[in-house]
Amino acid sequence: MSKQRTPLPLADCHTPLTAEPLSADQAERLAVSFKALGDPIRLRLLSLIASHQGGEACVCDLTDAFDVSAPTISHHLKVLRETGLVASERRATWVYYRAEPATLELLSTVLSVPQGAGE
Amino acid sequence: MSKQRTPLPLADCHTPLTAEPLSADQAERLAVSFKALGDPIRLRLLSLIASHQGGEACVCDLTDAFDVSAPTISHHLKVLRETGLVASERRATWVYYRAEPATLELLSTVLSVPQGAGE
DNA sequence: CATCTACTTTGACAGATATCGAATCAACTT
DNA sequence: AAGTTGATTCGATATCTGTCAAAGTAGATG
Repeated sequence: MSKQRTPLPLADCHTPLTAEPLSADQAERLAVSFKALGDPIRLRLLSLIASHQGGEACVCDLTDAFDVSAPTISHHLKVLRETGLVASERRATWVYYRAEPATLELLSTVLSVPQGAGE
Repeated sequence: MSKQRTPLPLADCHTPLTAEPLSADQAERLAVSFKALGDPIRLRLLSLIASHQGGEACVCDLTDAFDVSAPTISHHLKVLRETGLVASERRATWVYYRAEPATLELLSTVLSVPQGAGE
């Protein structure tokens, strides 16, 4: 069976939240993504993965960078995976993670402020 | 006394998190901001405030838009205020909130993906 | 001053979340 | 097949967070 969870449909959230009020439904789905970013370890994990050479990082590289246990890292990676911020692939013994630029860009757009907003 | 809490120093977080690994300290402070965005009601509040005519909204306008009590709205507004996402000002009987574009832009930049990243 | 409206703070509580140790799974190596 | 290393899942627990009712504050107005 595939490992790919439905990473929640954010497809209809392309408008900056400053432009028009979010629907309750959009807010619900966006909040899941921002909540995933709302943990220091997950932010660092995402940053480490995204900035890693080759665009991907092995879990073994990530675990050593933190003072928490391996299960905790695994838990945080799962949260990032389920929100579509990263994707994982097993190659032989190791599991590699890479960032999903589309999701990051989408969230970045939602927070962006069009010039002349709020006038 | 002033109502202005120190809205946490994010000044040194101008680089996309895909560009280089976040420091533990940067991640800690950014996480507070993203956590503030990680609630559907707060996202909608922020969106309502930012997109409101004149760039500001009275609390009375906001409270009616949700199914939760006034204290709960007040709590969420406080979280947004303390992270520097909004600012408030009392004029006569009413308290007006407006979005802080600089904070939004900063967070947007952190999530943005420079072209050619991860190669 | 008393009172009304707008908003915030306090205190309490139920549900969510981060964390760990132990157990499990997956792939490689003798 | 047995053992080793890498990674995830499970179960338990301490802490955090969202929520409300009740009480408190701020300003306007009678």
